[in-house]
Amino acid sequence: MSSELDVPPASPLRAPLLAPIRVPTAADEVADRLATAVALGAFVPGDRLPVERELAALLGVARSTVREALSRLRMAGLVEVRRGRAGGAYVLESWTRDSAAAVRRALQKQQPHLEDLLDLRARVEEMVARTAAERRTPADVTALREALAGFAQATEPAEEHRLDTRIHDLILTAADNRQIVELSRELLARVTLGFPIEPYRREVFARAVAEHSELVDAVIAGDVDRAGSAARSHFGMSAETLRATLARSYDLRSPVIEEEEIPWQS
Amino acid sequence: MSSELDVPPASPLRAPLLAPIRVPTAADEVADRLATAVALGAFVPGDRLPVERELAALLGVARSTVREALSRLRMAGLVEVRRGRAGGAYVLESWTRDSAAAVRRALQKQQPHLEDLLDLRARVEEMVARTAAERRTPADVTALREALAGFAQATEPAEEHRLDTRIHDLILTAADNRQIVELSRELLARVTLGFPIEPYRREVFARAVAEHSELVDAVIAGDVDRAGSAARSHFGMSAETLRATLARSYDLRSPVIEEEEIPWQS
DNA sequence: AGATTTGGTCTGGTCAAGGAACCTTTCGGT
DNA sequence: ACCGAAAGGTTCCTTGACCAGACCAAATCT
Repeated sequence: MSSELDVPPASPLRAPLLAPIRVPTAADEVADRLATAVALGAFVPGDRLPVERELAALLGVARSTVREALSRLRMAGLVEVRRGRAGGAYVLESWTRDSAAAVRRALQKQQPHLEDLLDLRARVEEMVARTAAERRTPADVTALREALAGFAQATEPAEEHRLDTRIHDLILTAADNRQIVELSRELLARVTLGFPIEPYRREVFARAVAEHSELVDAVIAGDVDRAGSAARSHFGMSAETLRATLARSYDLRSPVIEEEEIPWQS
Repeated sequence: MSSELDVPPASPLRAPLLAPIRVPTAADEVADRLATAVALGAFVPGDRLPVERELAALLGVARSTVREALSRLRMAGLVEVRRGRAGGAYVLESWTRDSAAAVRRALQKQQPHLEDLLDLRARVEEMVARTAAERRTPADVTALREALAGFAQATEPAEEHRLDTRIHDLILTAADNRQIVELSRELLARVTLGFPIEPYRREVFARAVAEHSELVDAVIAGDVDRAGSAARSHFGMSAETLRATLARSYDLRSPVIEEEEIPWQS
């Protein structure tokens, strides 16, 4: 017999490190990248992704792999694939709304970690703001002032969103650390993918302007603490919006369907 | 319509998302996990890793894959593999010193990102400390007091290291967020893997005790700002040690050998 | 109408990984 | 001193993902 126990009390430090390994396939990675690109707004609704052959070349994989990934995005309701000369994968105008089912499925997986994830993101944003306030250069200051002025005067929702993104990008840039940029991007993508982007609503906009202004001012002034708390309260707003989306999606919840997996994530 | 230009000037947001994909193999992942486990101190020099068949079962991979990974660890000088009844992969007593060559090779890859990585880690540690100060429970406080008392009285280097790790774990626990725990662990591993753990040196110990004390006190007191700055300055010490190791390894640097890869990574 | 672009399909080849059986070495106990 | 158990070492076969390329079919632009 195999004696009694080999790794009996499953050391708390070792256990998580010896957990089963999941090996992502190339198709997983591609689907993830593309979904992330859409979530981050690199491709907005109506945009066409690069054609399959080009994606394959850019990503360094075979076309069959790209096709596999695109097929998942299609099934997840993120893109629509058209054939023929002007064909390709087009980001759906309505992916923020039509993918409710996908959202619910994603939620059932992510939900236990969701609050932790939102909390982490809030704290990372705080950290980013503090760092930016510490390091901003005159060039950063100039760019931030410009972007903020533009944001306050924006009229189109698309323009608002673009400048919102721009402001956050500038603050990230001011933090002057590639690793921080990557971390922030990844968290944004993870949060956004769980919850399709909520379009700006009117009542939210005024508050967004005020909060952006406070945040940018603090960063410009180099006031670390103020920048940090501004970032946290600003992100609090986003988190609230997401929680509201979550609550709404629960109302629609059908008897928990145990489907295999989220379509575009292995 | 999409009109004239599609993706001509390589949009700054899109470009990084469409960069070539690297698909890690299962053996990569296993080697990484095991190296991480050693780096984090889950297995200290002299320990034996679980036997191959058990590792395969725990990690959910084939034994051949485990063997491939172990072979890389062996070549990297991290473990020694013994055969026969009491055989297995034993963590080398001297992996912190003997793997100088591996270190140098690792450095040549990581160096451009190194400063950013150290900076990020310092800031994440600050964030963790602030969060812990905000959320610590009475149970956390009790455990921290105990661990700190033990640390101050430690005599064996191994004991010091164990309690050091324990204090950091307790602070992480107090932050009460799994996502934060994962982030912190990953950063610790990434930093540590590039630079084998530097054994405590005498002159450093007194300072470590003082700094730990300050950090723990601040967390217990719930003083967010003080906890944050204590964490930052404490990590500054570790960072300095690492930089010193780095500088020393540069002295030994031979004419840059363009070897394929780090043995235990890809 | 015809050429071109672009998705859709099929085929064959490669390689990592899984899975299982079997050999060899070493240690511990009777 | 032996024998058996517990390890690592080796081999062989199968499977599935991926790559590479050729070719088909549809849509659109000129």
